Amino acid sequence: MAKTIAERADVVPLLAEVLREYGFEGASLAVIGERTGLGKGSLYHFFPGGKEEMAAAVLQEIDRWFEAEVYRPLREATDPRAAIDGMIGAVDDYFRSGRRICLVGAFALDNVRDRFATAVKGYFAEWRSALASALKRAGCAPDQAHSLAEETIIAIQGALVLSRALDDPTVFSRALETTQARLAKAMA
Amino acid sequence: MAKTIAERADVVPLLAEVLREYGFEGASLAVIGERTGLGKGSLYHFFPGGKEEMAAAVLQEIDRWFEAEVYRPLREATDPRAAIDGMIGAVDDYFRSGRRICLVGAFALDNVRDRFATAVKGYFAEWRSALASALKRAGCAPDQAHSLAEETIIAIQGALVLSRALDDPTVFSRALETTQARLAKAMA
DNA sequence: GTCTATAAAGCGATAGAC
DNA sequence: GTCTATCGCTTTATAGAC
Repeated sequence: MAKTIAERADVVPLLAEVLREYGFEGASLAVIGERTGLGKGSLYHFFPGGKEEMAAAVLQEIDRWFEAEVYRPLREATDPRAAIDGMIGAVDDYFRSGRRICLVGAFALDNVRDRFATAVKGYFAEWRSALASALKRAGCAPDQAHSLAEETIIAIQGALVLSRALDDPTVFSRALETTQARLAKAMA
Repeated sequence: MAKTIAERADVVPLLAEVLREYGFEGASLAVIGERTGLGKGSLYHFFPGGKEEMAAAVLQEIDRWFEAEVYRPLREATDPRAAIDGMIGAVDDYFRSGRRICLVGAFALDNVRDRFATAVKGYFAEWRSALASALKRAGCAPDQAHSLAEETIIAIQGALVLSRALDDPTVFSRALETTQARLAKAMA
């Protein structure tokens, strides 16, 4: 039903991109209006809580996407090795091979972390737990699975930081390859 | 000569802490004045360029510290293995075992990255290069030294992100141990 | 549902007294 | 060198016309 030009769900991905580029404080309503093509009136109609609600909606959408595309496959796939390979591919696509930052990671280092602490914590905790689950089913010892899952997420986040700091996406690609090799070796 | 209460050099560490806690945009002059105990007049006397100059001074001080305590020892130490162990200890102290974030890494993910691109890039490029130099002198093949240095910095930065996201400093401590073990193994 | 106009507060930065 | 007062601008958020 296209009774209106824009729907809230259409706006959220645009908001996500603006937040990634400008950060929470840098993304002013002026910039948001420009990039979404919506006036302040429309924005507050969709998000009565203002910027805070916009960011919360973005975090929820990110969580929904990772749950469907990454966490659930890791937890439930009959072939955990394939699920882990799938995760690497999904991560490579999602972060545009290092050209796109992780909004949740950026929030974690920002002073807005406290405001979105639950969402930030949940994102990483679920990821680590789902990856550890897949590793265990692939034959890893529980201890090793947990520490390897943690190490993997650390490598991805660190690679996003360093890629962007050096303005060199090959850093991310290399890190993802190294990580994949380490996971494969642990499942051998 | 204590002819004045405050000197510019005394203010910079306070500024660094405020920037780490609030981020560049979040650290308003009101907050900075509160935390340094200086009025706007004094701040602009020391830093005529305003917030931008304050942040630049902080980045320069960080670079100076890492150059003296981390990069130079890595490059010049007669015992590269000891220098690498020293780096791990210095990093653990500097980042307060995961309770303190890396301002340069936070800047890299922030939209202020472009404004301080040279300093941000230099910080990580020098670190990687110095660590690779030490690894080579410790017996690593040049290729392996470079990729291992990169991997190490990625692990440190990623661990800072994840530690803060999960509000769990033990993540950082574990990552530092894992990294140290990997470095030791490569030099064996 | 979308817009413009506007309010109220906070921002970085400056001026000038001391 | 440090302060207070203030400027001019931008911010988030609201109100109300359409």
